[in-house]
Amino acid sequence: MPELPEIQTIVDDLNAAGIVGTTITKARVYWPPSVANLSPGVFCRQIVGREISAIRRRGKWIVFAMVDGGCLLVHLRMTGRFHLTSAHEKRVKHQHVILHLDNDLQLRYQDTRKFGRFYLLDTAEAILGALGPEPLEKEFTARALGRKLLGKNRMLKPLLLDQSFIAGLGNIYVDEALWDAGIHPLRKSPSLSKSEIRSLHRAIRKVLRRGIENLGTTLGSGQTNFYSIGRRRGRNRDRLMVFRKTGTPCLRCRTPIQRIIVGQRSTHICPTCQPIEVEKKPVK
DNA sequence: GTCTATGTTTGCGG
DNA sequence: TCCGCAAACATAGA
Repeated sequence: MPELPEIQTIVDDLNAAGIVGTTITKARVYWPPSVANLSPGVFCRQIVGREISAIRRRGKWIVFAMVDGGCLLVHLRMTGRFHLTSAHEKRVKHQHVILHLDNDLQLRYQDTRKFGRFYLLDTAEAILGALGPEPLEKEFTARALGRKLLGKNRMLKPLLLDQSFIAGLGNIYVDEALWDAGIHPLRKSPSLSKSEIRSLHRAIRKVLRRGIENLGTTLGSGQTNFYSIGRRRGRNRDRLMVFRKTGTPCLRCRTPIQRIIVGQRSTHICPTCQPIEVEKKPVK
């Protein structure tokens, strides 16, 4: 569910909520597997008394940096969410971790499908160091992307979903970026021309920036949809061009959008704008 | 009620 | 190295 723009929205909202500078006074874990690297008891004992110094994003990870140098890493996977509540609100369904803060608020982790994970660590390096580049940073140039594409021989879609290749893209924004660039998801990574690489680079940054501007993509209205802090919905669904738009006319050429399966993932394309075969020049 | 699909990631086997 | 498959789990929609 949440990809780079959704995680960025949550991090921005957490920062705006003023929880940086607060200290954790108590912690409770109601679904032990939510904490991946420690038992609930050890996790609670180790996190109590620690002050949050910063909240940031790396790929799809939320990083709570602590004043003492350690950090709490959280990955929301499919359906993880954070809420800030007052101290006495009743715990609702699927709230698996509650952190009590010294400003009388509680940071509550809710996760319907229970795939999300917390890691309380001395250093984030082991996890964050395995991630590929941040697509919105200035070091991520078209040239750098091109070099990486040449170093692999893989289908584009699964490669762009690979967090060690590039960090933060998921199913929605990969489909959107490939449509924007006019490139078929089954194309092999080293087959792209210079201009296709430039288009893809531009498209990735464009769809991610637009997602952030619109506060993320909320597709439907159920338990399993993206909401930021305070149950706020993102409005980027209105800006999607292909994702879950099967059968609707392509906004560029009116060809109906198709849904195919690529690397076991549902994938949405315009078969006209994203040809699988590069047009052969007639030999004269 | 039953069946299928699902936005993420990991690990296994070919 | 790369790919397909299964699993973690609950819900939505047909």
